[in-house]
Amino acid sequence: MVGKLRGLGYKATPQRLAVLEALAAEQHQSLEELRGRCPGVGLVTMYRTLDLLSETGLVRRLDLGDGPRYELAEDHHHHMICESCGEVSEFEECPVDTRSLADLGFEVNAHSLEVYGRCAGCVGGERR
Amino acid sequence: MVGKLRGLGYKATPQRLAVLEALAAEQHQSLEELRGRCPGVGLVTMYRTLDLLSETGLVRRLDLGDGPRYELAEDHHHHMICESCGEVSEFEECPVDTRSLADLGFEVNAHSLEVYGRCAGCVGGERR
DNA sequence: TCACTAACTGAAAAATATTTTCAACTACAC
DNA sequence: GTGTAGTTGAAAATATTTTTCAGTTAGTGA
Ligand SMILES: [Zn+2]
Ligand SMILES: [Zn+2]
Ligand SMILES: [Zn+2]
Ligand SMILES: [Zn+2]
Repeated sequence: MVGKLRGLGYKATPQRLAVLEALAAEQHQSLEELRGRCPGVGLVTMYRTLDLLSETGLVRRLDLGDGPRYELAEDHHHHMICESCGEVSEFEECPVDTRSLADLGFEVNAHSLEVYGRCAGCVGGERR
Repeated sequence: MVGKLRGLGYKATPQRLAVLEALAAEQHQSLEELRGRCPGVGLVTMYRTLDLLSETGLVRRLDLGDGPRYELAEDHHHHMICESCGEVSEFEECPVDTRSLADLGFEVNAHSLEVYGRCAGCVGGERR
Protein backbone atom coordinates (compact mmCIF):
# COMPACT_ATOMS: atom_id res chain seq x y z
CA MET A 1 0.00 0.00 0.00
CA VAL A 2 2.74 2.41 0.96
CA GLY A 3 4.62 1.10 -2.04
CA LYS A 4 1.72 1.73 -4.34
CA LEU A 5 1.36 5.28 -3.08
CA ARG A 6 5.02 6.07 -3.54
CA GLY A 7 5.05 4.35 -6.90
CA LEU A 8 2.47 6.86 -8.06
CA GLY A 9 4.58 9.75 -6.86
CA TYR A 10 2.68 10.42 -3.66
CA LYS A 11 4.23 10.76 -0.24
CA ALA A 12 3.41 8.25 2.44
CA THR A 13 2.53 10.70 5.16
CA PRO A 14 1.40 9.68 8.64
CA GLN A 15 -2.03 11.13 7.87
CA ARG A 16 -2.48 9.00 4.82
CA LEU A 17 -1.36 5.91 6.66
CA ALA A 18 -3.79 6.71 9.46
CA VAL A 19 -6.67 6.96 7.01
CA LEU A 20 -5.70 3.69 5.39
CA GLU A 21 -5.60 2.05 8.79
CA ALA A 22 -9.00 3.47 9.66
CA LEU A 23 -10.38 2.12 6.40
CA ALA A 24 -8.97 -1.30 7.20
CA ALA A 25 -10.85 -1.44 10.49
CA GLU A 26 -14.26 -1.74 8.88
CA GLN A 27 -15.87 -1.50 5.45
CA HIS A 28 -18.50 1.10 4.42
CA GLN A 29 -17.59 3.80 6.87
CA SER A 30 -18.81 7.36 6.58
CA LEU A 31 -16.47 10.30 6.75
CA GLU A 32 -17.37 10.88 10.38
CA GLU A 33 -16.76 7.28 11.34
CA LEU A 34 -13.37 7.38 9.69
CA ARG A 35 -12.62 10.63 11.40
CA GLY A 36 -13.32 9.02 14.74
CA ARG A 37 -10.54 6.57 14.01
CA CYS A 38 -8.17 9.29 12.87
CA PRO A 39 -8.05 11.85 15.64
CA GLY A 40 -5.05 13.88 14.62
CA VAL A 41 -5.97 14.10 10.97
CA GLY A 42 -7.59 17.36 9.95
CA LEU A 43 -10.95 17.43 8.20
CA VAL A 44 -9.57 18.90 5.00
CA THR A 45 -6.92 16.23 4.85
CA MET A 46 -9.59 13.57 5.31
CA TYR A 47 -11.40 14.85 2.24
CA ARG A 48 -8.24 15.19 0.24
CA THR A 49 -6.92 11.81 1.22
CA LEU A 50 -10.14 10.01 0.40
CA ASP A 51 -10.24 11.76 -2.96
CA LEU A 52 -6.68 10.78 -3.66
CA LEU A 53 -7.15 7.18 -2.59
CA SER A 54 -10.29 6.95 -4.69
CA GLU A 55 -8.42 8.20 -7.71
CA THR A 56 -5.63 5.71 -7.29
CA GLY A 57 -8.22 2.96 -7.05
CA LEU A 58 -7.16 1.89 -3.57
CA VAL A 59 -10.51 3.02 -2.18
CA ARG A 60 -14.05 2.94 -3.47
CA ARG A 61 -16.61 5.59 -2.68
CA LEU A 62 -20.05 4.08 -2.20
CA ASP A 63 -23.60 5.37 -2.26
CA LEU A 64 -25.72 3.06 -0.17
CA GLY A 65 -28.63 5.40 0.33
CA ASP A 66 -27.38 7.64 3.11
CA GLY A 67 -24.37 9.83 2.46
CA PRO A 68 -21.08 8.74 0.92
CA ARG A 69 -19.25 5.79 2.41
CA TYR A 70 -15.80 4.43 1.78
CA GLU A 71 -14.19 1.03 1.63
CA LEU A 72 -10.86 -0.47 0.72
CA ALA A 73 -11.09 -1.74 -2.86
CA GLU A 74 -9.45 -5.05 -2.19
CA ASP A 75 -11.71 -7.51 -3.91
CA HIS A 76 -14.65 -7.36 -6.27
CA HIS A 77 -17.86 -7.61 -4.30
CA HIS A 78 -21.35 -6.19 -4.07
CA HIS A 79 -23.72 -5.02 -1.37
CA MET A 80 -27.04 -6.19 -0.08
CA ILE A 81 -28.87 -3.45 1.79
CA CYS A 82 -31.70 -4.45 4.11
CA GLU A 83 -34.53 -1.95 3.86
CA SER A 84 -35.92 -2.99 7.22
CA CYS A 85 -32.92 -2.84 9.54
CA GLY A 86 -30.40 -1.03 7.35
CA GLU A 87 -27.80 -3.75 7.57
CA VAL A 88 -25.27 -3.78 4.74
CA SER A 89 -23.64 -7.07 3.88
CA GLU A 90 -21.36 -8.10 1.09
CA PHE A 91 -21.35 -10.98 -1.32
CA GLU A 92 -18.52 -12.13 -3.50
CA GLU A 93 -20.19 -14.10 -6.22
CA CYS A 94 -20.82 -11.61 -9.00
CA PRO A 95 -24.26 -12.01 -10.58
CA VAL A 96 -23.59 -9.60 -13.43
CA ASP A 97 -22.80 -10.52 -17.00
CA THR A 98 -21.99 -7.44 -19.05
CA ARG A 99 -20.91 -9.24 -22.20
CA SER A 100 -24.01 -8.18 -24.09
CA LEU A 101 -22.98 -4.54 -23.77
CA ALA A 102 -20.12 -5.15 -26.15
CA ASP A 103 -22.71 -5.46 -28.90
CA LEU A 104 -23.67 -1.86 -28.19
CA GLY A 105 -20.07 -0.85 -28.69
CA PHE A 106 -19.54 -0.05 -25.02
CA GLU A 107 -16.21 -1.07 -23.53
CA VAL A 108 -16.82 -2.12 -19.95
CA ASN A 109 -14.19 -1.32 -17.34
CA ALA A 110 -16.09 -1.80 -14.12
CA HIS A 111 -19.54 -2.01 -12.61
CA SER A 112 -21.28 -1.47 -9.34
CA LEU A 113 -24.34 -3.34 -8.15
CA GLU A 114 -26.43 -2.85 -5.05
CA VAL A 115 -29.23 -5.18 -4.09
CA TYR A 116 -32.11 -3.95 -1.90
CA GLY A 117 -34.49 -6.12 0.06
CA ARG A 118 -34.73 -7.77 3.45
CA CYS A 119 -31.96 -9.61 5.20
CA ALA A 120 -32.34 -13.11 6.62
CA GLY A 121 -32.91 -11.81 10.13
CA CYS A 122 -35.73 -9.51 9.10
CA VAL A 123 -37.36 -12.09 6.85
CA GLY A 124 -37.27 -14.80 9.46
CA GLY A 125 -38.32 -12.75 12.36
CA GLU A 126 -39.77 -9.79 13.90
CA ARG A 127 -38.96 -6.49 12.24
CA ARG A 128 -41.47 -5.25 9.73
CA MET B 1 -49.74 9.71 -11.87
CA VAL B 2 -52.09 12.17 -10.26
CA GLY B 3 -54.27 9.21 -9.36
CA LYS B 4 -51.36 7.41 -7.76
CA LEU B 5 -50.50 10.45 -5.67
CA ARG B 6 -54.05 10.94 -4.46
CA GLY B 7 -54.43 7.24 -3.86
CA LEU B 8 -51.59 7.49 -1.38
CA GLY B 9 -53.27 10.38 0.40
CA TYR B 10 -51.17 13.15 -1.10
CA LYS B 11 -52.54 16.24 -2.73
CA ALA B 12 -51.94 16.83 -6.42
CA THR B 13 -50.65 20.36 -6.13
CA PRO B 14 -49.51 22.45 -9.10
CA GLN B 15 -45.96 22.32 -7.72
CA ARG B 16 -45.92 18.55 -7.68
CA LEU B 17 -47.33 18.36 -11.16
CA ALA B 18 -44.71 20.81 -12.37
CA VAL B 19 -41.92 18.68 -10.94
CA LEU B 20 -43.36 15.58 -12.55
CA GLU B 21 -43.52 17.37 -15.87
CA ALA B 22 -39.93 18.52 -15.50
CA LEU B 23 -38.88 14.96 -14.76
CA ALA B 24 -40.68 13.76 -17.88
CA ALA B 25 -38.66 16.13 -20.07
CA GLU B 26 -35.39 14.27 -19.61
CA GLN B 27 -33.90 11.47 -17.53
CA HIS B 28 -31.00 11.86 -15.04
CA GLN B 29 -31.48 15.50 -14.23
CA SER B 30 -29.84 17.21 -11.30
CA LEU B 31 -31.79 19.32 -8.86
CA GLU B 32 -30.65 22.48 -10.61
CA GLU B 33 -31.65 21.22 -14.02
CA LEU B 34 -35.08 20.34 -12.72
CA ARG B 35 -35.34 23.68 -11.06
CA GLY B 36 -34.70 25.36 -14.37
CA ARG B 37 -37.79 23.64 -15.69
CA CYS B 38 -39.87 24.59 -12.66
CA PRO B 39 -39.56 28.32 -12.24
CA GLY B 40 -42.30 29.03 -9.78
CA VAL B 41 -41.54 26.10 -7.49
CA GLY B 42 -39.54 27.02 -4.40
CA LEU B 43 -36.29 25.29 -3.57
CA VAL B 44 -37.62 23.72 -0.41
CA THR B 45 -40.58 22.33 -2.27
CA MET B 46 -38.25 20.84 -4.86
CA TYR B 47 -36.41 18.94 -2.15
CA ARG B 48 -39.60 17.86 -0.45
CA THR B 49 -41.29 16.83 -3.65
CA LEU B 50 -38.36 14.78 -4.87
CA ASP B 51 -38.20 13.08 -1.48
CA LEU B 52 -41.88 12.33 -1.59
CA LEU B 53 -41.82 11.03 -5.14
CA SER B 54 -38.83 8.86 -4.33
CA GLU B 55 -40.65 7.37 -1.39
CA THR B 56 -43.72 6.57 -3.41
CA GLY B 57 -41.50 4.87 -5.97
CA LEU B 58 -42.53 7.17 -8.81
CA VAL B 59 -39.03 8.57 -8.98
CA ARG B 60 -35.57 7.08 -8.56
CA ARG B 61 -32.67 8.96 -7.09
CA LEU B 62 -29.43 8.09 -8.83
CA ASP B 63 -25.77 8.35 -8.01
CA LEU B 64 -23.84 8.47 -11.24
CA GLY B 65 -20.66 9.90 -9.86
CA ASP B 66 -21.44 13.58 -9.60
CA GLY B 67 -24.21 14.70 -7.26
CA PRO B 68 -27.68 13.20 -7.00
CA ARG B 69 -29.78 12.90 -10.11
CA TYR B 70 -33.40 11.98 -10.59
CA GLU B 71 -35.44 10.07 -13.12
CA LEU B 72 -38.97 8.82 -13.54
CA ALA B 73 -39.10 5.19 -12.48
CA GLU B 74 -41.08 3.98 -15.41
CA ASP B 75 -39.22 0.92 -16.57
CA HIS B 76 -36.43 -1.22 -15.25
CA HIS B 77 -33.17 -0.16 -16.84
CA HIS B 78 -29.53 0.44 -16.05
CA HIS B 79 -26.88 3.01 -16.86
CA MET B 80 -23.66 2.99 -18.77
CA ILE B 81 -21.40 5.87 -17.82
CA CYS B 82 -18.58 6.79 -20.19
CA GLU B 83 -15.48 7.71 -18.22
CA SER B 84 -14.04 9.62 -21.16
CA CYS B 85 -16.84 11.92 -22.21
CA GLY B 86 -19.26 11.55 -19.30
CA GLU B 87 -22.17 10.44 -21.43
CA VAL B 88 -24.84 8.47 -19.61
CA SER B 89 -26.90 6.03 -21.61
CA GLU B 90 -29.45 3.47 -20.64
CA PHE B 91 -29.94 -0.15 -21.51
CA GLU B 92 -33.02 -2.23 -20.96
CA GLU B 93 -31.75 -5.77 -21.02
CA CYS B 94 -30.99 -6.61 -17.41
CA PRO B 95 -27.73 -8.51 -17.02
CA VAL B 96 -28.25 -9.30 -13.33
CA ASP B 97 -29.37 -12.61 -11.89
CA THR B 98 -29.94 -12.34 -8.17
CA ARG B 99 -31.42 -15.77 -7.64
CA SER B 100 -28.34 -17.05 -5.85
CA LEU B 101 -28.91 -14.51 -3.07
CA ALA B 102 -31.97 -16.41 -1.96
CA ASP B 103 -29.60 -19.12 -0.72
CA LEU B 104 -28.20 -16.56 1.68
CA GLY B 105 -31.68 -15.93 3.02
CA PHE B 106 -31.86 -12.48 1.49
CA GLU B 107 -35.19 -11.47 -0.01
CA VAL B 108 -34.49 -9.30 -3.05
CA ASN B 109 -36.83 -6.41 -3.81
CA ALA B 110 -34.79 -4.37 -6.23
CA HIS B 111 -31.32 -3.70 -7.51
CA SER B 112 -29.34 -0.98 -9.13
CA LEU B 113 -26.47 -1.48 -11.53
CA GLU B 114 -24.14 1.03 -13.11
CA VAL B 115 -21.58 0.11 -15.71
CA TYR B 116 -18.47 2.22 -16.21
CA GLY B 117 -16.27 2.25 -19.25
CA ARG B 118 -16.01 3.92 -22.64
CA CYS B 119 -18.88 4.58 -24.97
CA ALA B 120 -18.87 3.60 -28.63
CA GLY B 121 -17.94 7.10 -29.72
CA CYS B 122 -14.92 7.31 -27.48
CA VAL B 123 -13.76 3.79 -28.29
CA GLY B 124 -14.05 4.27 -32.03
CA GLY B 125 -12.64 7.68 -32.22
CA GLU B 126 -10.78 10.52 -30.90
CA ARG B 127 -11.23 11.22 -27.20
CA ARG B 128 -8.68 9.65 -24.91
C1' DT C 1 24.15 13.21 7.37
C1' DC C 2 22.16 17.27 5.73
C1' DA C 3 20.00 20.60 2.90
C1' DC C 4 16.61 21.34 -0.69
C1' DT C 5 12.20 21.31 -2.73
C1' DA C 6 7.95 19.72 -4.31
C1' DA C 7 4.44 17.81 -1.95
C1' DC C 8 1.62 18.10 1.89
C1' DT C 9 -1.11 19.81 5.99
C1' DG C 10 -4.54 22.30 8.66
C1' DA C 11 -6.97 26.54 10.35
C1' DA C 12 -9.92 29.72 8.70
C1' DA C 13 -12.94 31.37 5.43
C1' DA C 14 -15.85 30.71 1.61
C1' DA C 15 -18.95 28.34 -1.10
C1' DT C 16 -22.59 24.83 -1.55
C1' DA C 17 -26.01 21.87 -0.23
C1' DT C 18 -29.71 20.46 2.66
C1' DT C 19 -32.99 20.74 6.60
C1' DT C 20 -35.86 23.09 9.94
C1' DT C 21 -39.24 26.43 11.30
C1' DC C 22 -43.43 28.61 11.07
C1' DA C 23 -47.08 31.55 9.48
C1' DA C 24 -49.91 31.77 5.50
C1' DC C 25 -52.25 29.22 1.89
C1' DT C 26 -55.01 25.59 -0.65
C1' DA C 27 -56.71 21.02 -2.41
C1' DC C 28 -60.30 18.37 -1.70
C1' DA C 29 -63.69 15.72 1.17
C1' DC C 30 -68.10 16.54 2.95
C1' DG D 1 -69.45 26.74 0.49
C1' DT D 2 -66.79 25.22 4.85
C1' DG D 3 -63.40 22.98 7.47
C1' DT D 4 -59.10 21.11 7.89
C1' DA D 5 -55.22 18.38 7.13
C1' DG D 6 -51.83 18.80 4.09
C1' DT D 7 -48.83 21.97 1.66
C1' DT D 8 -45.95 25.92 0.51
C1' DG D 9 -41.98 29.18 0.64
C1' DA D 10 -38.98 32.73 2.89
C1' DA D 11 -35.75 32.92 6.24
C1' DA D 12 -32.76 30.86 9.31
C1' DA D 13 -30.20 27.05 10.81
C1' DT D 14 -27.30 23.34 9.90
C1' DA D 15 -24.35 20.36 7.28
C1' DT D 16 -21.11 19.40 3.80
C1' DT D 17 -17.39 20.37 0.76
C1' DT D 18 -13.92 23.42 -1.37
C1' DT D 19 -10.60 27.10 -1.48
C1' DT D 20 -6.81 29.73 0.34
C1' DC D 21 -2.49 30.27 2.07
C1' DA D 22 1.26 30.23 5.31
C1' DG D 23 3.87 26.91 7.53
C1' DT D 24 5.56 21.93 7.69
C1' DT D 25 7.68 17.65 6.02
C1' DA D 26 8.86 13.30 3.25
C1' DG D 27 11.98 11.85 0.37
C1' DT D 28 15.71 12.85 -2.89
C1' DG D 29 20.37 13.35 -3.86
C1' DA D 30 24.83 15.60 -2.65
ZN1 LIG E 1 -18.37 -3.44 0.53
ZN1 LIG F 1 -19.78 -7.67 -9.95
ZN1 LIG G 1 -31.91 6.09 -16.39
ZN1 LIG H 1 -31.61 -4.94 -13.62
